Amino acid sequence: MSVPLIQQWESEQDRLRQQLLDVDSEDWQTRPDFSGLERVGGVDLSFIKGDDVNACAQLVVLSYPQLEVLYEDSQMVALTAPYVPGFLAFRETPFLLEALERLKKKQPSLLPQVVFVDGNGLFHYREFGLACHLGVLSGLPCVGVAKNLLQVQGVAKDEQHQSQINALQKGGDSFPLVTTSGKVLGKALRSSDESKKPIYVSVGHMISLDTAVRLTHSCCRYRVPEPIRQADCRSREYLRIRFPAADT
DNA sequence: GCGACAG
DNA sequence: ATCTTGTCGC
Repeated sequence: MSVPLIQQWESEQDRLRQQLLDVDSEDWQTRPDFSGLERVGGVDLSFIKGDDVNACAQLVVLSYPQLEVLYEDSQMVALTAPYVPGFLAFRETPFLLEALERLKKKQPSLLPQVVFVDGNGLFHYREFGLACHLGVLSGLPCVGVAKNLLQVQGVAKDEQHQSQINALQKGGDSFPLVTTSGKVLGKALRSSDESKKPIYVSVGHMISLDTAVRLTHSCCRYRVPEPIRQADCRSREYLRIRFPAADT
């Protein structure tokens, strides 16, 4: 990747980070049962096997706490930016924002009160991952959920990390992801009693880490929070039907 | 040179 | 992200 572009992206992350809010700013967030929360969103992008340009951008809105799909939007898009570790937002955010705009225009009453994002938030090399990026640009509370650990600022998947994972007894148990400087950038969460491998939760925007973890756990029927899982399943289904086997 | 590398 | 079957257990 060209160095100038990376530097431009870095400064853009620095600029947007100044607008990030990492505290609970909504009333429902501080209530024990999240009463007042009625709609949770999920976004994701799915690709066709040998094509890293064309993808299906997906937005779903589920009811809370029932977690039933209220809204679904699948849209084929052509990505322009390449995937560069640490800069995922520049590749995906534009299309996720477009999906939110379509919803706002067609059915504003269904806008989600919080959006689950497939990727990290503050748990990021420069503390500004995809979930933060989408949060700041959309003005919506966002939670970052990564399925794999990103090795950030001293946080590594060593035997120490593995033993902490083994110590997670049941769904809801978690441990902090602490930086070399002692800063907590996220938490590893055992999302259900059945799943051994944790998910990595971090603040995206307009929510505190503890609330993000508690909310995430309350949205998990399986390992991945339902909003993200539905967005993933439905975008794949969309591609499966529209772009069948590319064999002979 | 070696290992890491969200999606 | 995607490439991919079976297997074990409730």
